[in-house]
Amino acid sequence: MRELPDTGDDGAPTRRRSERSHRAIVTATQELLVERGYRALTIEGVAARAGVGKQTIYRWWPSRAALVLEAYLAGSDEVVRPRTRTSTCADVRALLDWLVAVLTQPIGGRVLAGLVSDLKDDTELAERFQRDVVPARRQAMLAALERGRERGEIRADADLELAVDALHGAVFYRLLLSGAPLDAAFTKRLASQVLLGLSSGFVPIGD
Amino acid sequence: MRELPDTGDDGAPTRRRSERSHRAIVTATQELLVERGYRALTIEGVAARAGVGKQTIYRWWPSRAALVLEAYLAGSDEVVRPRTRTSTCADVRALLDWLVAVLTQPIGGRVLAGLVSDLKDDTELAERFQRDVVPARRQAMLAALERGRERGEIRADADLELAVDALHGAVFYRLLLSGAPLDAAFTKRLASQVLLGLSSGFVPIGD
Amino acid sequence: MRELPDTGDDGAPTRRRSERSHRAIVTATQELLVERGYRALTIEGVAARAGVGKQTIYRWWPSRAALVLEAYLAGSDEVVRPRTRTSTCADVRALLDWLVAVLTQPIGGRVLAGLVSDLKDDTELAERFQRDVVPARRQAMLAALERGRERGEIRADADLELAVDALHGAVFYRLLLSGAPLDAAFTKRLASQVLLGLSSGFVPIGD
Amino acid sequence: MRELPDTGDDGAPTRRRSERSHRAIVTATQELLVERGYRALTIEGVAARAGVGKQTIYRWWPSRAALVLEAYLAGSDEVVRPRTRTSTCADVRALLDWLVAVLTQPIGGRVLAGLVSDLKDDTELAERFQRDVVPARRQAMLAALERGRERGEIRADADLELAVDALHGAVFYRLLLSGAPLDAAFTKRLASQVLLGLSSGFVPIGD
DNA sequence: AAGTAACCGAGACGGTACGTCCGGTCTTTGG
DNA sequence: CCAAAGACCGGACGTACCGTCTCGGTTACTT
Repeated sequence: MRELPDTGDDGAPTRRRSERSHRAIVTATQELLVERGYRALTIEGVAARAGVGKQTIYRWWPSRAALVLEAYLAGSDEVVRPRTRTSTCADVRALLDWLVAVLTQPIGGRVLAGLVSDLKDDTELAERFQRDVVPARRQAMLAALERGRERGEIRADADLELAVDALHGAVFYRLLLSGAPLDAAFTKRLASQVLLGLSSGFVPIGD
Repeated sequence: MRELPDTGDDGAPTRRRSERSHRAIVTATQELLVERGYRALTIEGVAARAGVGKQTIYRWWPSRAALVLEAYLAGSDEVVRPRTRTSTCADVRALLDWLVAVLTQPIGGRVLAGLVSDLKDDTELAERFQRDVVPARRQAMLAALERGRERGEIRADADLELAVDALHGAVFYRLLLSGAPLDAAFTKRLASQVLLGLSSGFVPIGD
Repeated sequence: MRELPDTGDDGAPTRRRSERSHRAIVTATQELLVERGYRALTIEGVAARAGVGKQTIYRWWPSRAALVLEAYLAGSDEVVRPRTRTSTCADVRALLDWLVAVLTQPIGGRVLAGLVSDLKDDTELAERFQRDVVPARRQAMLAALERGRERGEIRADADLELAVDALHGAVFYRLLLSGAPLDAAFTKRLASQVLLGLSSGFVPIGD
Repeated sequence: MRELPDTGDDGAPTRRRSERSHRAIVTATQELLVERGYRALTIEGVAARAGVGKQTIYRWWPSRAALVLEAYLAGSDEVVRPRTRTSTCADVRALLDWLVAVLTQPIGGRVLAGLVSDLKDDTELAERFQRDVVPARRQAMLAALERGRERGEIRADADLELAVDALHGAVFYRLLLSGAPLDAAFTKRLASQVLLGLSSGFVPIGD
């Protein structure tokens, strides 16, 4: 989110950010997000929990949302990405299951909903989110689909980006809006039905 | 949103809710949402704009989010729903375009993002949202797909609810998360690609 | 405080005040004064306790202070005035003890302090208080002193009104300001010392 | 009223109380007391007039009454205490005139009445008032009477504290309760009549 | 006996102030 | 110069009451 001080050769003593404070702040943010949720997270609360002055937070993060984004990213890598690669459909299903797992972690959906709300009022944050976070999540899925195309399972003219929109969109839609369950049955049917629309029509894709 | 007191024979009859204040509050909320957005909306601001005491708002709405939901719904019917019914694909496209139009209204996406964030902390509101708002939006799309199935354009065993998840999900995903454009090209390709996955394989769909 | 409807000969149908409500209001006021004190007394609280609409209170009393004054007076006659008349000094002491008893009743000092505070902002109430309440309390003391003068125990040119100011003033001063105890030793010494200043110098006073 | 944080060696060194804000708050309180009186004084009003956040007031004063007490004391020293010392009676009269002058200042009686009312509901404030304010006012009078006793004008066994109760009590009684005038004639007769009760009977005290 | 007008309970209304919380900035002191 | 501590101004929170204003329902007098 923010780089450590460059001890570059420009000779200036520059800033000496306390790594201890940095870690304490991010950790406190994660804990409070889990314990109380996004809405109840306050800078004062983070500062108190981290044993840090408020100014130290304001010095390094431009907004609460930026802090939460960093804490969120730092904590979301705990669920390991699947690496199966057996069939396109199996890969897609595994990736959907992984996405669901990430989003239903304690820190997952609730925080994401809060962030989504702040993106609408914070252009800079929105840019960073759409540049760093969104593509990172899409990439693995896109790669799986491209492998499917190379194997001939997926039509050459299929719009794979659009397919990721539909796959991920359906997951987020249930998570954030409809409240419908995010279970294995859902991901299984979602994967097969969307892949049907991408299939070359000759090679069967089913599971 | 909130019913008038039941004129049942149990309670004493007393002064009723002022419809004038009710309207003024909802209107003020809509105006302030357009002018300043969800984040900057305060109960005090609404009360001042509406020329109303704060208590009058707290008396009838349990939370800011509930008020916003009512204002949102009261103002979202301005875009008229399409009634085409020429072909399944055309219908789906028209409904997607309608959804996009509704969501890109001045009051649309920004407010929705805010609401979505509050749903995570307000169970009662979430229930109402998922009972009243979500199905209302899905229904027309579902009906269009069912007509397609009756005509034989769509497989009998296709999961239509899932298809709506994918269609609407893709739209909301772009609106709230990826920031990708919501244009006519998008809705066109989305409709045809998803419908391909639902097609019976014999009757061609799409244009 | 407020007269009942005069069924005068002016022919007007006039008002028909509910005596039941009147009593309920005064009683509720007294109870709440004892339970919570002057500061915590609210019109809404009285109305709720009395099972009465707020308007019924506002219709008959111009202010909270006026209501409290009525409730105070209605409840302060429970301590019976002494009628001794043995000696001037004994009479004065008895009357001081009576005053102290009245003021240390549960409803006494705390309410008086509150009223005193409101007199400064409510001219009409102040007038009524100084016309009805104050002289009623002074009268018995003044009569006792006048009897002393007639007997020759008190100088003919002594300022008896001033003496009452000093006697009562000392009591209220301890009650409201200094917090010093209002016990029998105090009243005894106060009576004899003040009476010394009034004595004719020939006839001994005091015990 | 409130001490600055102890610069003991236990606590961390940090930002101290702003003397600028302190003064602004006290001054604003005094002005508003004069302009509108005790009843109309609100914390919000003081904060607005002083250009200060409400929290800054709540941080340093536990109640409105405590703030008023400080403002009252800070402003009551404008009338200089007399230092005559000619005769006991003249001294007493001068001190009574001084007390009357202090209490009839614009900020005087109205504020005192309000404070008196709050003392009944605020034990801590009452203690401070009775420890700091009351004795300060009594002391000069007591000293004058003691000088009189040393000179032989006042009986050795006279209760001087009680005499101050009577002298001051009469003044406050007129101010707060009876509304009778506080003029020079009053103080003159009060002084001489009370002193008569204290006199040794041999040395004349009159003026 | 019906009409009617004031009174009643209930409580919604536009407001004001409460005391608290937090945002974002500023100041102090020490490392 | 950074960091902790936390005071500062500002502003919104949700609550409590204010005094006024409808509402039917009730009651006691008039007609």
